[in-house]
Order: sequence, then C-alpha cells, then structure tokens
Amino acid sequence: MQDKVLELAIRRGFIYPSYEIYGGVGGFYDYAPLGAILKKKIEDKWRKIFCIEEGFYEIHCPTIAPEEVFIASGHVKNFVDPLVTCENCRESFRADHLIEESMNISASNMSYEEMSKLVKQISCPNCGKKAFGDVYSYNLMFKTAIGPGGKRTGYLRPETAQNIFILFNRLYEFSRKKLPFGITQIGKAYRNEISPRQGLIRLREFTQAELEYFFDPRNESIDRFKLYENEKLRLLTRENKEFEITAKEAVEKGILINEIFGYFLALTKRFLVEVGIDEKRIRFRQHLKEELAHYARDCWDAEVFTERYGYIEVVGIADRGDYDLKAHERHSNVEMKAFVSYEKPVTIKMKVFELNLKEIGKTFRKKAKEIIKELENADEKLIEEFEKKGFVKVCNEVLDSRFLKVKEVEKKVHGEKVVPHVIEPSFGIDRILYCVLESAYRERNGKKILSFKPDIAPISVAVFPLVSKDELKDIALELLRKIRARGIYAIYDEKDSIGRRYARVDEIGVPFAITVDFDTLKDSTVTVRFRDTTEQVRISTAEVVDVVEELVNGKIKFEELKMKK
RNA sequence: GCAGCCGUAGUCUAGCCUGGUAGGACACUGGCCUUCCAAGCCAGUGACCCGGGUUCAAAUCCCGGCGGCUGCACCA
Repeated sequence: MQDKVLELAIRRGFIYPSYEIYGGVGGFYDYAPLGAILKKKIEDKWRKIFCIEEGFYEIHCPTIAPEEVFIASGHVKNFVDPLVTCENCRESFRADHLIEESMNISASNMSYEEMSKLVKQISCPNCGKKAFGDVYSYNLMFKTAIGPGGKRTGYLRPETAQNIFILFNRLYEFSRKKLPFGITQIGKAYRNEISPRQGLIRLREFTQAELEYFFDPRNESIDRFKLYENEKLRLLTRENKEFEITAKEAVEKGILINEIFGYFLALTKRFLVEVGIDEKRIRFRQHLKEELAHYARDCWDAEVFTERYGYIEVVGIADRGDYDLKAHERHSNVEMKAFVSYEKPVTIKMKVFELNLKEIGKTFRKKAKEIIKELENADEKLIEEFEKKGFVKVCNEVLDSRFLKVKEVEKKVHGEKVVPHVIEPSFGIDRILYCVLESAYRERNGKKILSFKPDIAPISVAVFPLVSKDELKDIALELLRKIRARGIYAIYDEKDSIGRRYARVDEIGVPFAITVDFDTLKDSTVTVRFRDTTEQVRISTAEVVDVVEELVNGKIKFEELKMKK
C-alpha cells in the first residue's frame, strides 16, 4: 500500500503515475492540476531567491545533446556502472566493488577486460558458485538518434549543467566579461535508473534547478556573505561529525573551504524553509571522497528528514573546479577563459624569439605556418635551448640563427586569462516538492490537512455561500471574480454542508476560505477562515479582496489580522 | 536487475483456497433539505492491471508481461 501522503497527492490531483492506461511506466509521474501549480510556485520561489535577489539570469536549453558533449563532460565514460551477473543465480553485482571486497585491491582504474578476468575467480556472494559472466557497463543516460538514419548519436541530458558550460563564452560576454557571475536553469534531466522506486524520490525524468556560479579561483570571497554569515547550519562532515554552526564560523574554521560554500549553504537553507520545510529537518552532509562525482572536488548535500524515507538528498552543492570548462576546451578547441585584470599593470622582462618570417616562409613553405605558431608560443625552455645550442628543433625541422634570434622585451601585463572555477548548487525540484507535501501533511480529528505556506499553496482562496441560496451565491460569485482578477488561484463551492466544504479544501491545502452568510446581507461583511486554526474574522466585503491578497502574499499573518479586528 | 509478497470503482476493501449474476463503506454527480466545520433523505455514475492458456464457464486455476511494496544490488 502506498503511504498516506502519496495516496492523498494522487487522489486529490497533485500527481499521477504516468501512462496508467497502458500499465504505467516506473520512474515517471505526471504533475496533475494542483501539483503543476505547486511545482510552479516552488520554482518561482527558487527564482526569487537564486535569480532575482542575486542578479543571476536564467536560461533554457535543449534537453537533447549530441554525443560530443557527454564525451567531453565525462558522462559517456563515467556515468556508468560496471555490472556483472552470476550465471547460476542471476544475481547482479557491481564488478569493481566485488573485486575490491574479495581481493582487497583497487579496481577503480581497471579495464572491463581485466575485471572480467578477475571476476571469474570470485565466488558469488549469493550462491557461492564461480559463475560470473563478463563485465558489462550500464550507462544511465538515455540514448537517442538525431535526424534520420540515426547517424548522429544524441543523449538526453543527465543534468542541466552542461548546457551552461557549453555557452560559457556567450554568457561571459553577456555578463560584461566580469567574474563572478551566475547562470541558472530550471529544466528536465533524464537518468535511466536501474530500479526507480519511492514515488517522486527517484525518477527517470526529473526537474533540476541549477545555478552555475563562475568565479576567479584566486578570489573565493563573496561580498554578500555578511548577509547570511550568522545563519545556523547543521553540518555532517566527512569525518562523520554532526553539529550546528554559523556559516561564518564554519568558513573560519575551514570546515567549509570558502565563503562561497558558506553563502550557498545558507541560501539553500533559506529557500527550503521558505517553501515550508521545517529547519530542524534540514542538514548538510559532506560527500565522502569515494562518493564524489567524477567532476567534483568537494560536495555538500542538503538532506531533509522525511517520515517516509528517512534522510533524502534534495540539493547537491558541488565544487566542480575548472573540470567542465577545461574538458570542453579540450574537446571543442574553443578557449574558455576569463580575463582577470591586475589592480596595477605589471611590467615584466622576458625573452622571445624574433622571427625572420621571409626566410622561414621561403624555406618551409606550407609547414611555415605551423612552425611560426610554435615559435611564437615558445616557452623559456625552448629559448634557453636555442641560446645554448644555436638551433632548435620544431615540427621536425631544424631552425638556426638564419631564421630566428632571441631578443629581450619589456612587457606590460594588465592581467591574465584564467579558467573560472564553478560552484554549483543543484536542486531536485521533485524531491523538494515531495518534502513540501510531507511537511504540510497533518491529521485533525481523522481529517487530512495539507498545511502549505499561504504563498506556496496551489489554491489560495475558497469562496462559499453558507447555504446554496441565490442571494448568497450572487455575492460569493462576485467576490470570486474579483479575487481571480488579482491573479490569485481561487475556487468556489456550494455543494454540501459548509463543514464538508471546509474539510474538502483543507485536504488540498487552501489556506483561506471566505464565507458569505446571512449577516452579509445586513452589514456587508463576510467571514475569512484560516485553515490551520479554523478561526474566523469578519471583514467587510469592500476590504476583503485586499485583505486576502495580503494574506496570500504573506504580507500579514492571520493572527495579526485577528488582533486588529 | 534478482528474490518474496501483492494488484477488485476516486479511496479502503469483501469475494479467490473450493471457477458459475462482483457486494459494502467512504468519496463523487443531480435533486431535496440545510443559518459555520466531513449532518440527513432520494436518485445516479463508477472496478476485477494487461495478454495468453485450461474450462461449457476465469476476478478466482496456470503461464508471460506491466505496475506496486519489501529485501539485495545500484543510485554523480
């Protein structure tokens, strides 16, 4: 049986298992009407915190990419598990783990052939027989073909990040060629999980919200850090120590390697709290060395404690260093660097080759271009060699003083090119949405309530006539129209008793209900009811739309409204 | 991917062993009633996961698939 939260989410239209009429497919969920609004509100909260307030911009890119992208990024090679299956009992194992455990040697750099040989000597931990087949790789990326004929291999992206790295030069230009800058993307990513389970926790198609923060590796401070430096963070370090500490202290003590980590951990916590997750359930866990992704130098996961699944990872904040930009530089032959100016230009004396281009051209013809390039980029070693021997060998040609000589030049250097480093907070929106649902779930007298924050709830307001009579209905419908005109999601219901209608909207987490009753006809006031306490206040029909808008936006709280009245 | 258990309206479930008209509760829809927290009355919609086999006859027995749960394995 499915758990209560998932059951409610499916029954009341937050999510549906996908492709049900054809038997369903594991690892895919539809966002139903209420879930789609909830997801959008969570994403908009993320945009507010990680884009608008930070001055970072969001981009949207294709979800299909040509093979080259993931060859460069390392996903084709590294996004795989070497598996081996016992021919006797059909049990599958990670081949490298098997070898490491039973032979006590490191298998991380072994080829599949080597592993296949070794694995034959190992008894199956399940049935005890030596019956392992060959080691095969299982790549978690979905493969597809671009265009007719299947000539060009493509993959569905396993993370949104690569698109941003590929666009580095464009985005650097857009950012007025200044570090640091941040670019975000909210979009779908795909991983062909071996066994997706646990509802929204492990999906084959999921939504990521990612920020790539590009910075000069020699300057790891971040101005805005002081805004969040006193935020308390619960950390679980690689050494398995768990404690609470302020962001500032964690950086000062070197637990977090720089202010940027401190800043994004604090910002992440703020986001999770603002969508309605209890801060007591949030912790940041540092990845173990062997757990790190192929691109990561360090990584802290934000984990949320759930009743259903225990601690689950909802955010990964990774220091990707210069791994990705360098990888794409190498594979695409496009330079991906930022120019960082020095505070003052530096004058340096250096030796360079002065070339006799005419002579080189005449002598080496077509090869000249290549030779010139080599000599222009010559390093100290080569120049030294020339000074010692009187000639150098470049591109298999010998060049002596007829072609070049050494001269000393003074150069004013204004700065240098650096490959920016990247710190990447990456959010799993679907998992966060589950945490939001679970955090909001309550039971009251046997009735189920989703106690969303007012600005996160999919439907913000319900409007009811106390009983289904025309004179009350007309007023209620007019209020409904006015509320909707403000861009607020509102619903109307006149069926069944008022108590039943309150219960119905409590179950989908509508925070406020307006009821038109017989007093409304006398004094033009209506009641506004708050979901979490069932308390009511009377507000004039003239004011109620403004008041409700403030309540929904969180500008005032219901308790404050109650005090005023 | 392996193993065990499971799959009946929107939900929870009876029926399955022992083959023969699939029953209930809640929810939902229409109507009546109803002056604030799942009231009542009347009427109604709605289901055997898919495919194959056995049989005169399959929700029920058998096989395969799909899906779910649990365990193992995996999870950047």
